[in-house]
Amino acid sequence: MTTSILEQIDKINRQLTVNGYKLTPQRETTLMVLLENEKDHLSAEEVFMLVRQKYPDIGLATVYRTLELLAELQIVQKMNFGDGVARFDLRMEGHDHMHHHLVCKVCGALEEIQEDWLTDLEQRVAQEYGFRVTDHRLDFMGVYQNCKNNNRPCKRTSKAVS
Amino acid sequence: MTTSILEQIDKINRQLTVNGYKLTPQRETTLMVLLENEKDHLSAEEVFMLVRQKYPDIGLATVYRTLELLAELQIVQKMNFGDGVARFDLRMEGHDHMHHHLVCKVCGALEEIQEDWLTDLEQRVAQEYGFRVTDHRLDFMGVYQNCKNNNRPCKRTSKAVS
DNA sequence: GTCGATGCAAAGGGTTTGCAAGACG
DNA sequence: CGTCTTGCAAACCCTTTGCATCGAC
Repeated sequence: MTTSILEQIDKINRQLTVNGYKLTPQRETTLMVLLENEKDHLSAEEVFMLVRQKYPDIGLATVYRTLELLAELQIVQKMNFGDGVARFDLRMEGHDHMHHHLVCKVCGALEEIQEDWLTDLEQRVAQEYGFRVTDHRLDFMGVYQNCKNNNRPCKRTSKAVS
Repeated sequence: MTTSILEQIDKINRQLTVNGYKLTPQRETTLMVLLENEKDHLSAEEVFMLVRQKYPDIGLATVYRTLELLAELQIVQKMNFGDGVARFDLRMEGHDHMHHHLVCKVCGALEEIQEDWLTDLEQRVAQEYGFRVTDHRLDFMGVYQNCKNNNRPCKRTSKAVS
């Protein structure tokens, strides 16, 4: 938010260059889509369809390869909500390690909690289990109390389990 | 622990009957395998191979259908650690809602934490987000401090991401 | 030119489904 | 018989890969 999309693309461009990769038009367009849909947990196919609106000749494989590359460089995070497709999120501005999810079992809405509630537990894991945490995942499944009223966004109906 | 395998199968049998399903030999054998490998997070293929040792004529599709049925009845929990396969856990004796995971990125070991650390956070979710939690998922990714010494079990090497 | 990146189509791997046959009341 | 269940094979879906081509230094 404090940095513009162009600045962010520029920063990622440097990350790519440092690692010996190029920012091709296809990759740039993919990044634009990811930046414009931050926190939307797009699937590869969804990213593909959005990218194709801006760059019609792109191939699905390129999108997959780009997303895999960005995940390797920790620029995007690959996630799995159990609905059979991988989903991808930008990890800009350091809020990589600190968001959790609420998944409504009735309407399928998926909300993000933009806080890190787990620092205490991670210390506990380190002490009690000798395990140094580098990342975590916390999802709550349940129902919005006012879900039937539909005054919460319903992005998709997933068959997600766990 | 306090109940024998046969008692548990009997209990599940009743759950099946109530819902109009039968406990066929194939289903019973699948349940035996799941009970004998509780907390092992078996994949469908792994369950299949273990069941076939006891019941060689079973088909893979039957195992898939059985696991899906058991998941529907909340007898097993379907999980996904991002390695491309669904994994299944018995949910007996009420410890369904209270286990978390440690996933070692080096050796791939997967350990369970048999406590529920999230009751406080679930209250917070209810109050701050109007969201009634029915289930949750908490995984920590990281490294065992003594992992290189291999004195922790290493069940599998997964390409799990998040 | 060289080497990485791309598009296409084919292959891959896990899971689901259609269908005829079987089990059992 | 009727209904649920099974095994097999084919279909399905998402994802990856092989390969010839393209593009930028």
